[in-house]
Amino acid sequence: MRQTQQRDAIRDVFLREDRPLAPLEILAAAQESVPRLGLATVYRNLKRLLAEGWLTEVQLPGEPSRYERAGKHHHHHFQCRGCQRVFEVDGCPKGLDEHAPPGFRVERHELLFVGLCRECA
Amino acid sequence: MRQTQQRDAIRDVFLREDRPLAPLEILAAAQESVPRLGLATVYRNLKRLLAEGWLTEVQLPGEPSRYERAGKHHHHHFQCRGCQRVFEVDGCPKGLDEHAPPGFRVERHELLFVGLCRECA
DNA sequence: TTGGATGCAAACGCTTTGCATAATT
DNA sequence: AATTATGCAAAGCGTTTGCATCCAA
Repeated sequence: MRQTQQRDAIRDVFLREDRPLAPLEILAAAQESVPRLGLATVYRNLKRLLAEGWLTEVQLPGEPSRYERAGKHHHHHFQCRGCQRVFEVDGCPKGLDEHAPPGFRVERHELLFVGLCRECA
Repeated sequence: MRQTQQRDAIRDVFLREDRPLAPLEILAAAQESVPRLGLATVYRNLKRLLAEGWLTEVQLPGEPSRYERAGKHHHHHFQCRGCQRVFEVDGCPKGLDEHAPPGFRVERHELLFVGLCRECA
């Protein structure tokens, strides 16, 4: 059993599921190929994959952080209050940043929709 | 010592400071008038003031919840990465909710600007 | 053999809860 | 007297860390 198996298993989870994932989701999915995988290892590898720029942290208000593959174009998120899943929302309204008060420098913005996804609606 | 003193002290903190406050900030400020105040009491009263509609929860990504007085208009927030303060941003771009995927029902949205405020810029 | 990665358990920060006591009605 | 609120401590939850062990070069 190679030691890199854990990291590969964790990366594979993201290659299979293309949505922001919570640590416990990642643990459960990766344990299907590496049963003895521990939660601490998940966190340590998440941290490393973040530092490498392979992952992006998705921080939703009032929820533990989720993680998704980096390198996508600018997008936002939709959180379903039925199934708790988080979906990507492509695109972004134009002129959003101009709503900030004058004199304030907007470096980035985050937009979150909350409601019911297609299946839960 | 009346038992309502704690709740009054907590409410007074919000009447004095007009910005989203974190539980520990509230505890520290309220302890100036009620030194024996406990953190659990702060949380219990926050919960009750929320249920009464007197407070609103402000959930910023990656941070513990803050609380502010309710009854304001729909607004969003600007978080300064310099001074860490959070500001209110009035108004809201039109047609925002139409960016959600078809079939998804948007119930609410949250918009957060991150950058530098006028003083820090 | 040396350094890095892992699993487990303990520690941590924030929030909630159990419980005996005290304030309110 | 009955109900509700309080303080304290303990428990929960998500995350991090200490440490002995295991893998890789």
